[in-house]
Amino acid sequence: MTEVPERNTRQKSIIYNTLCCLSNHPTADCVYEAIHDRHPAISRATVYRVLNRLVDNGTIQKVGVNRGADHFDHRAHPHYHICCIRCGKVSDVEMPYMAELERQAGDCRGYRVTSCSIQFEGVCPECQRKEKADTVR
Amino acid sequence: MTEVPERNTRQKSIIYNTLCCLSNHPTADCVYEAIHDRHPAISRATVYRVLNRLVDNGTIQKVGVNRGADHFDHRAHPHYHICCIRCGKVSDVEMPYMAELERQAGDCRGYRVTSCSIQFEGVCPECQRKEKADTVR
DNA sequence: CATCTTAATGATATATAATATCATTAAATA
DNA sequence: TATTTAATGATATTATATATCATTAAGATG
Repeated sequence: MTEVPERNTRQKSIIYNTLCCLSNHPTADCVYEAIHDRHPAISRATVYRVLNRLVDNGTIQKVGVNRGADHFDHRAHPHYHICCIRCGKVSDVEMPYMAELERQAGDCRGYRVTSCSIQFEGVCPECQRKEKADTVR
Repeated sequence: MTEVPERNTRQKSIIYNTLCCLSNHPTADCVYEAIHDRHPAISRATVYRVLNRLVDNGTIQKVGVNRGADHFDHRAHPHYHICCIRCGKVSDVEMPYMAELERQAGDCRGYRVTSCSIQFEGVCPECQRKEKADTVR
C-alpha cells in the first residue's frame, strides 16, 4: 500500500518534451517516430509505457478515437476533441466542458459513473477541400 | 454509381436474429460464439462482415468503447451507452439524446461535424458488489 | 564516492481485434 | 435451368498494444 517512488529518466523527459513540441495530438507511434531519428536507442515499448504513465499521473490525457490508434494530448485539463474521419487528425473542440454530464447519467442502471467523454467526428477543412476538388474533377 | 443489390442470405438473418436475441450489446466475437454451437459452418469473418454491413445499413449500431472490442446494439436509434471499466459490460443510458451537440461543435475549427457520441464509463452494480466484498475481506 | 536496491528500459514475443485475400458457393434474375 | 456475381469460409495479414525478461541506471544509503 506504500507509494512507490517514480524515477526521472532521460527517456521520460524526452518523450514528454516531444509530445509537447508536436502538440497536435499525435499517436504513440508518431511520438516514437519523431524521437527515433535523434534517439534511436529509445524503444517503442518505452514510448507506450511512458505515455500511459503520464496519463495515469494526470500529466497528459489519452484521446481515444473510433478507429485507429489512441492519440495523446499534452494538456491534461478536460476538454473535447474531434477526429477527422478521412485523415484521422485530432483537434481540440472549443466548447465549454460539461461537468454535469457525469451526474446526469449517475443513477442510470445503478452504475457508479467514473468518466464521460464526448467524441466528435467530422471532416477537417483540408479534407473538405480535397473532397470538393474531387467532385469537380 | 448504380446501387448494388444486397442479397438476403441465411447467414445474415441468423446473425441479425442472434444479435437481437442476445440484446445485451455483445461484441462480434460474442455473436460468433453464440452462433457457433448451432451453426458451426458460419465463419467468424462473416459475422464481422454482416454486422458491419448492418451498421452501414442503419439497421443496427456499433458501440465503440475505450478498451477492447466494439460492441453492437440491435437498436439503431441514437442513444447513449455506458461501459463497465471492470467487466467491459455495455448498457444503455436512459438519458435524453442531445441532438444539438453536433451543431454546437459545428463551426469549430472549420470541421464539418458528422457524428457525436458520448461514452460513459463506470462500475456496474455487479462489480460494485464484488468490490465491496473484496474490501470487507 | 562506492555500493545497493529495484524501477525503468530495450528487445522481443505475444495478445487482441479486425480486415484483406481468394477460391468457392449460392442468391437473384433472366 | 443457366448465368452472373454478391456473399461466404478459410486463412493470412495488419494494426495496436501489452507481457515477458534480462539488463541498465536512478536515487538512496553508508
